[in-house]
Amino acid sequence: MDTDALERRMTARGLRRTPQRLAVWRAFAERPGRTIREVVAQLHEQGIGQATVYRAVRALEDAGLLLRFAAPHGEVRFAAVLGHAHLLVCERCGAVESLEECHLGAYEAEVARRSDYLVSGHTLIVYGVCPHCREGA
Amino acid sequence: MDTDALERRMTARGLRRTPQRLAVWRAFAERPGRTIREVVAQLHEQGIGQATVYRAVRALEDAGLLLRFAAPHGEVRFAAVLGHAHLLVCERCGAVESLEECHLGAYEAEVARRSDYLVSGHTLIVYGVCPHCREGA
DNA sequence: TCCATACCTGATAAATCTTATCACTTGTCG
DNA sequence: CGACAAGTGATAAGATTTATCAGGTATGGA
Repeated sequence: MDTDALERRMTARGLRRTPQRLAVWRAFAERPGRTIREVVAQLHEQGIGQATVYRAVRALEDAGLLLRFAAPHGEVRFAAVLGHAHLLVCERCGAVESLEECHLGAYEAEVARRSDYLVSGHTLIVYGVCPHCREGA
Repeated sequence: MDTDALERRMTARGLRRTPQRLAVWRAFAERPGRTIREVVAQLHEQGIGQATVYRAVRALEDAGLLLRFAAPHGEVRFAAVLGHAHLLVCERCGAVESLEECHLGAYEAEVARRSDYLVSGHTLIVYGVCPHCREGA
């Protein structure tokens, strides 16, 4: 993923570009759909404290660089994003892919009109079974 | 909300219709977007133990009767649903409304074709600021 | 480049949230 | 109406998340 865009976004939000934060973001970018705990365990071996991971996740999430979502079975997972994103999640193995197209502009406008909300965005997660898990079944 | 449909779904899934579970579901139906802790506190006054609330939430979620989602600021919240549902969430006050229309059938089919996933469903959450909070600002 | 400063980090403790255990109760089905 | 598996409440145990604080470091300006 594009680390330049990431760093630009971070400075734009007044966040320092520390190696710890970049490592956290990269951990979720390399393998989307991991839990915080998994990343805490991985980065702890690299000398990054757990509190730092939790703080980084919060900061990156607030900046719109991480997307938090509730996977099947209730686990909270994250995916690295650069702004808007749709996700495709495998219910079996937890694999996460990014969907680029978004046809919801008109729908958002309709929702805004009918609800009188000031709509700011949306999160769309599509669930299914990935090709690999389909074979295995 | 329709308690009949709820009970039919519960028995269809092999879940017993206990008063505790109905109370949990109703708590999230009356005011969508609450956290588990909030409901634990409310129902504890009615003599329902916290472990029961956690167990009920898991059972109802597995049965597709509760939707778990990550609200802004990372809090995990729930809404009572009867199958498919889209949510409209206020970023300020946390109010949650249900959106009935769904125009994503064609999109799902397209995603399935392109990704080779067996698509089973989706979750859509629209964020914004509700009319009440807009006035207050 | 170097400094000053506000922001960030790591370690630990504390607080919070979630699950396990167990004796007892209650829906469900024949 | 029973029998029995499933569910419940209280408590303890376990897991996750946040607070604290002393020290480190990225950043912007001289």
